[in-house]
Amino acid sequence: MNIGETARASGVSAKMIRHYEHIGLIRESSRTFSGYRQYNERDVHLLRFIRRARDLGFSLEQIRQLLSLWDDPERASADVKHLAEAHIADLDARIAALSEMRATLVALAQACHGDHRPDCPILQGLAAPPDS
Amino acid sequence: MNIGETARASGVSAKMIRHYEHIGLIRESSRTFSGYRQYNERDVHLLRFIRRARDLGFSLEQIRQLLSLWDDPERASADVKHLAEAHIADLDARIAALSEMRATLVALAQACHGDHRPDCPILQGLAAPPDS
DNA sequence: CTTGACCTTGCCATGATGGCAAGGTTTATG
DNA sequence: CATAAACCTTGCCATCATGGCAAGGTCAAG
Repeated sequence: MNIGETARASGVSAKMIRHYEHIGLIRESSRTFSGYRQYNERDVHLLRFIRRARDLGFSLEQIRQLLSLWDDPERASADVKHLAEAHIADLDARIAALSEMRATLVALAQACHGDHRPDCPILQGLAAPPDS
Repeated sequence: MNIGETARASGVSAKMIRHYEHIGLIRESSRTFSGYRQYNERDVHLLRFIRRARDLGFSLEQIRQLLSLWDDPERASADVKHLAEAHIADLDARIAALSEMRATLVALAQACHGDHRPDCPILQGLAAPPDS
């Protein structure tokens, strides 16, 4: 299987497959005589794993850890759970930060009448120190 | 006022002040004979505005627009409100995306007993197509 | 044999920020 | 005054994950 087909099958772009190989996230693939990378179903499976982890917001470094756990049939499920929980905490922090921004912005926007008049509490709120 | 003091007063690092100047977000400052950038209170005010907008998650390009609205005493408050509301929608989308990741991950983590046993639904969930 | 679809490598760009290096300036201190 | 510390300058590199483009090689179908 060439890289293009592999990309379509896994949902990871050819560009990214090469990149993952380059940074050592996946092993170097075998090559045809003329240098084309060759993949099999197991590779597609692995790439799908990576793709799903990316979709869940794991960084490539975290995925590197997940993969080493995935590869290790002896590892404790607690190890994986710890990684997942750390990532959940990370997501929580990001969600909280965005929610706070949102709340501030909504409050400013509500105070703005939003008509033809130039007077605007949003810009004033940005110009003055936040009260909270 | 030198750039270091300006940075401390505005909460924008000296590095970023130079960067904002470089990309044309702020005007080039005056310089001393020996080339040191010089700032005044108005510059600090402007930088604080930028800082707060960054804290609210506006991109530098959006801030560029905000600044041109800020500079224009004739503009309608509706213009500002539109920008703010578009950004709120953007925040909403990001919050929703992160929340979805979180929910999926929490479900996987809950199914994982997290003990010494190697069996782990988290890795299985990543390896198999998501059901949702 | 030509054309088009595919592959290769490698460099550049994104966005916002930090770091470092090599060098010039200013200020404070001995 | 001399020197050191603290500051400034520019410029390049790095981050993180990804896309784009270019120049060239390969393969399959017509």
